[in-house]
Amino acid sequence: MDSQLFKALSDGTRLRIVELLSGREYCVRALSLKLRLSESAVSQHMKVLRDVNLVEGVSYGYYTHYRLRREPFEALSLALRELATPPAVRKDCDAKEQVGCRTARQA
Amino acid sequence: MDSQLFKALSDGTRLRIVELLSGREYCVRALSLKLRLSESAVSQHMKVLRDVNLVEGVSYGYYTHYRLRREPFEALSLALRELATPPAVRKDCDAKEQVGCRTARQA
DNA sequence: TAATCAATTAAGTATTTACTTAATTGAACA
DNA sequence: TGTTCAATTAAGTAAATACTTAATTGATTA
Repeated sequence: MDSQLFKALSDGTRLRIVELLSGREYCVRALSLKLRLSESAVSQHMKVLRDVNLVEGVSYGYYTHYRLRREPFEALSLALRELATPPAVRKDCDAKEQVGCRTARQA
Repeated sequence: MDSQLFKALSDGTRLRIVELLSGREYCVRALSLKLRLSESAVSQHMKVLRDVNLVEGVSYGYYTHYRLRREPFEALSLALRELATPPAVRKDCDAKEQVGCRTARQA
């Protein structure tokens, strides 16, 4: 799994941006007003989100409308669902190896 | 949505720990050997993961077996699935408000 | 009780991050 | 062509992060 995706979502401001974009498109200026943050700060956040392909910008004249890319969220959701699922019981599941301690109590 | 969860998963080492724990339990020492990292470093990572309730430690004597808590991963998976789903078309979805630009082109 | 062992905490450090203001880029239009 | 506007990039900074080694805690056992 890619920690870069989590890193992009690990900032409160960026997460708010993502939540806003999940509802509709926004340009940088609109986001900066909503978030009471400089356009520069928003622009830098958008770069982070763009770089990991969570959003894409569509240019109209000198505006850029940012929109959420749904696929990576879907993929991440599935990967986390996988993590949430306990593995099938394995034959090689010796407790010593499992826990790695010399005097491991059986779990 | 809570950015703290993403922050806890945003570090490559911690993500590896979580992936390991998704398969079986480990004690700190076993993880430190697997990851070729000091026990101290691992312990500090475990604290981060514990603090956001992604793992729990069970003590046996002076060992602590760490295990993944499945629920928060399931919950996060569902929240991301929600994000991945486009909102129903809204009546209040005026493009000017939508995008926030003075001369917004209709999306 | 003293020695042992896993785990945590303390202290220090190099790197990364999230912002700011100022300067730059690039398209639109009077 | 020159002005205007959105967006990005540059430069600087305070705070957070991920590690290290050393010291401490707390339970086990000789």
